[in-house]
Amino acid sequence: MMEDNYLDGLNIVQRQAATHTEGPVLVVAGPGSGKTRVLTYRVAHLLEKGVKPWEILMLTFTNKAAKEMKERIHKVVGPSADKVWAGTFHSIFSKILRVEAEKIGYPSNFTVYDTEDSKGLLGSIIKEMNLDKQVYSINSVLSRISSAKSNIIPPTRYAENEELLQQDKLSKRPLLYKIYANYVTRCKRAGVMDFDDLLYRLYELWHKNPDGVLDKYRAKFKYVLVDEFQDTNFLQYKIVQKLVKYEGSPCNVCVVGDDAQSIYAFRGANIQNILDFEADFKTNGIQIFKLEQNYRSTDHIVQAANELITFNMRQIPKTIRSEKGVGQRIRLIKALTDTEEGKRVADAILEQKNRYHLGNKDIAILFRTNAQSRIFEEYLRRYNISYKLVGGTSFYQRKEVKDLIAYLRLAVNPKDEEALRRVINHPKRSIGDTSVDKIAEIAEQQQVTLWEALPLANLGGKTQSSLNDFIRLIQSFVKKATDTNAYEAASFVATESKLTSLMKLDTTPEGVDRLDNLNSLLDGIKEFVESDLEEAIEVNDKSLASYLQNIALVTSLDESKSGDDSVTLMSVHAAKGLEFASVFVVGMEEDLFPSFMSKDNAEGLDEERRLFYVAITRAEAFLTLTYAASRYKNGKMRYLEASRFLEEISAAHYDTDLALKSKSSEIASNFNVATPTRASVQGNFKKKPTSAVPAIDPSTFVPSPSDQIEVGHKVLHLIFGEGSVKNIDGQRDKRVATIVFPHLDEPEKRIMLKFAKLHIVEH
DNA sequence: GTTGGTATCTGTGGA
DNA sequence: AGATACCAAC
Repeated sequence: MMEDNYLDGLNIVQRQAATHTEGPVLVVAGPGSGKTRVLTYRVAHLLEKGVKPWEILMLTFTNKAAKEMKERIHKVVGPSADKVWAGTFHSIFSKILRVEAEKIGYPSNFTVYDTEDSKGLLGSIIKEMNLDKQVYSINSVLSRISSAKSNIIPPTRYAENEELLQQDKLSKRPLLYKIYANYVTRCKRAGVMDFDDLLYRLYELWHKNPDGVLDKYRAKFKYVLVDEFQDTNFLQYKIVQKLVKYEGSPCNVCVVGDDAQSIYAFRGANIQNILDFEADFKTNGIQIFKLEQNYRSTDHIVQAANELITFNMRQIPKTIRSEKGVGQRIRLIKALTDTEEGKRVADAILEQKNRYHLGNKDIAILFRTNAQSRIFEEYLRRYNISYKLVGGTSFYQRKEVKDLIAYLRLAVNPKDEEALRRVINHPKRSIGDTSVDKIAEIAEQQQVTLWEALPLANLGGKTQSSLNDFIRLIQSFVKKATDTNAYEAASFVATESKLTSLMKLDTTPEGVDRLDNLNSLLDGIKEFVESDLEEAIEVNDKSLASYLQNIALVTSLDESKSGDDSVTLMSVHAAKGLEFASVFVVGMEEDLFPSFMSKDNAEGLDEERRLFYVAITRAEAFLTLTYAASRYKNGKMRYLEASRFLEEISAAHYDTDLALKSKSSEIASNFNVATPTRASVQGNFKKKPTSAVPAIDPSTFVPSPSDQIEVGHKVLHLIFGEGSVKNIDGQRDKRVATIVFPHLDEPEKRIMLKFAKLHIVEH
């Protein structure tokens, strides 16, 4: 065997986690602890043991992660790696549903709605129900529906659930349950699944188990692995459970996650899953492995992250240790404006490149919101530093691309209402809103789709003949899509829809760009048709339907090409799982990071803190945090305070020049400044900010030695004010105190005594 | 129905 | 700042 060979690179715990293949396994893996290695070698080990690749199911959160994992397994075991079922929850389930959809009343060529489509449909429904769109805002309705699906509550049960109905009444949206029911009916009638449906309908399929379909998949997937388990929602967890937990099951399921890196609660992810997993599989002999050794970052970074996360309430206790020595301290840059922030970051990048011989690809700029990228792009361009922007608007989300795709979607499934609405009057053919409204009304009366209502419409005159032309046009597309391959069909659609000729009329630079994009889309389809790279788990189907399925779940993250030497610009969310020698986390300001949206509740704030934790733990050697005192927002200059998170890392980890001399007073004073603007803008529904505690003058504050602090002491904290020590756990310099600050919204804080600045008021 | 103008509002993350 | 909403004139 070559086992010793490929397992050599693992430490003891990693090796145990990788080779303990039978029965349920939970791997709690801190940042940089070799989680991906463990998963890779675990799969390699299974294959070495003779498990067939198609018996292994590995679920990840991004296509990128899945692809990377496959490539790494390939390196160890060769081409059999390609036949492992590895992909995102959404893409794997979508593949299964293509095969099984008819068992639950969907066509096998169902359309996938993206968020924009879902919002469009909800907009129509709200309008048709004559509801106030201010009150029934699409975003809140959609998130409500999404969360119902993620918690496996179908419309019928929603309508009977007193608690949910009460919540909707309180938020002045008592009819939400009806919108939900309508939305689900309309999706199903149109042969459409939204992102949540890809999970929900698979659950439904397995739950109803027609023709023993569940047993088929239980028998097929003998080993199940889930990456980033902390980001799964209830529904995803239940699906995994359906697959592996049943009478007589070997429960060969391995989940890997880090509660401290859970950053998708906004999408319904539930950290509780990771805690429940342990309880749920206790009787099946669950094994838990904790990877606490950090191989990525130097000690100041690791310790700063450790300190930061103790400010959160719930967590699995673990101590991450660095392997790489003390390293550099964190550098803090305060700029006066957002523009200056951009310049100083570009300056610092130049300096680091010269001083430490870093390549562009070793450097990343991470921000909380994608909108922040522009200034950095400008300065990097000006300094001639090559960069790549990851995320943002995907190619497939550009207007002109979506337009053609809408026609293609119609060609495959003319019942697709959102696609129909998008193109029925584009290019202009005099079928305007009033006509569409009339057709929609007929559709509603007859309980049919828009497409089926088209021939029933009686619009008269020019509009009617133009409508008839449109119907014939789409029918010809449908025929083409069934008769020919994706490329032939798409070329036909592009010309016959007149989209190309319309675009050729626009000779502005932007117009030329748009035409280019359209042609790249067609090139992409051609490539799809001509590619022989038959992926193991895919049928070699070159139809338009197959192409659309392929691109439905492609995100902007998947499009960035690697290999070139560029500075990476991306959101913190997008950076999860990645690492860079030097990381700049920019925009460290209150209301930006933490985001103002998340500040009114403790969970939201904790999630932002975990997000910041993810951000700083991306750095291997150099970490720079920047903030600006003012920046433009909605066309207006706004003044900002430094982020509270900066204070939650002790001064010991900041660069001495900047930190010890000026930092503590500078940041602390930023904290306690009154902010009348924020209070008055948001005062009507936000609680008072937690930072509104009695101000303490940092220059006269004298911390007591940490080893003198004991349970029962009354202490003074620079930021939190007065509190009493409730409990202390850990030994010596790892002691963590639970301190109650009664005047705070979240009175209980866990503070690492080694770094805390606490003054004993009373023994 | 279309076009082109002005007023108004919005305010994260991403499969 | 940028998108969307709304309105008046063709």
